Amino acid sequence: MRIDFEVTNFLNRLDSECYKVSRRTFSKGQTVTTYIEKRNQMCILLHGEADLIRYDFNGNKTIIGHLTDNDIFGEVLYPANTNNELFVLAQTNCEVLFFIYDDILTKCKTNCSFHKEFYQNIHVLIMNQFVTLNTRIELLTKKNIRDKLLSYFEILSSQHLSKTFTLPYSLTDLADYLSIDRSAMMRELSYLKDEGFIKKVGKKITLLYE
Amino acid sequence: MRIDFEVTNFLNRLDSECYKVSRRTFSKGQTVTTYIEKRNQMCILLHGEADLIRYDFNGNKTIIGHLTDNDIFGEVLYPANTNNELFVLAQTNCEVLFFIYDDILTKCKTNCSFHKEFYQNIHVLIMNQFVTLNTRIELLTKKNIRDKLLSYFEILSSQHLSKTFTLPYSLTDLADYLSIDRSAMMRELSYLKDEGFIKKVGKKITLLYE
DNA sequence: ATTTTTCTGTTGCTTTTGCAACAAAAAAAT
DNA sequence: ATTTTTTTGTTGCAAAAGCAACAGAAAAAT
Repeated sequence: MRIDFEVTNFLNRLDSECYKVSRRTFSKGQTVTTYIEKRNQMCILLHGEADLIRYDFNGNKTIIGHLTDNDIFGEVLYPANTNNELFVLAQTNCEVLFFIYDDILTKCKTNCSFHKEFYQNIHVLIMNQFVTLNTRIELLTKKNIRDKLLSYFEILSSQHLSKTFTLPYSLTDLADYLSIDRSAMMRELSYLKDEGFIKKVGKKITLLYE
Repeated sequence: MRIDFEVTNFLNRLDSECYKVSRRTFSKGQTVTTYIEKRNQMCILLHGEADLIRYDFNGNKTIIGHLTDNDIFGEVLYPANTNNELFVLAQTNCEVLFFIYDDILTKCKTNCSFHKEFYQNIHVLIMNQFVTLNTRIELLTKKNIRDKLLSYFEILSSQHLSKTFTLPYSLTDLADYLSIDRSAMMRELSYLKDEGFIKKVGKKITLLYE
């Protein structure tokens, strides 16, 4: 279960003298790259939306992921090939926190209060990110579209403690998230409606079984 | 890129008085469950193989993952539904390290040298686990079997710095890892051979393009 | 050394999925 | 308020993938 945590709760304490953790804003369309050393660099997307893009050496572009609030990213967290490079492109205005994971245990020059609190809380975000990734893997490994949808609906239903819930993003994005063709997904949704498994009004879904 | 790290290098320093980190062995067929509190508990499979199994409330069993050396697991890292439970079942003899992530920053009673060294090194494992998960996601999101295979081969080729490499596990397991039907995968492998993209002798693959 | 089990490789058939294309609805931008 | 863009919903068709079943090879167990 995802634990709620707002890193922004204590972000105001981030001391400008703290050289271990830095915070930057990006506007829509900008590339979120790092001006500091990339060794073990981790980034947290505090808020906003960004796409993770892979360019291979032929210039082919692939969107390999979509990042939203509290997602953790950084080059060291992804498989690196010799012949391609990762980019993170802001889709909306974004605020990003950069830090070197190795450094969070060491005190910053000024021993600022933010820094201390930050590394005492960072593992909540890390564990949430594991949940996020493991959840997606579990859904992606389902053999067919129906199972992907129903498994995903189960998770949402569990989270909302209700058989009725609203999809957190557009159907187009849902198809991307589950890595299926949108029209095939729409077709499967109608089948699920027709066969009485679900009720669907726009993005509001109700599970009708059990 | 995955950073090599052997947690076992300093495991011999694990003090039996250290109550923050514990280490247990399991024999084939045993259930790796935790006798200690599950709050934020993380586990590292030091060596061995284990399956991650989900039982829903009807008793249906699904293998949702396979764990190998240095994999990090634990209930809090997976999506929890109200009506199912996770099990980790040892497939071979296993050695597992248990700890509470929140606790690794606090000193253990005896201030043992292992404990100190452990939390200074744990983030290497954590980052490797992110690479592992993100790699799998990137492969699973490919739209067809051919792309899954070729992308996976690219990664192996990059890791080995060679167009020729040996698959690290059986073809049956590879199909599971990529979440595709084994026979469909075998068929696609023959197509790739016939069309001159790869050379394949048993588990030894050579990429023939570029 | 022999038996048993697991893994590999292959194929025919069926089902599922992706692709392309389009219209209507909704949302966003001007 | 009107235009433009994005999203939703649907369908026919073709391609891809899953399923089932089997035989031989290889590995593991006895």
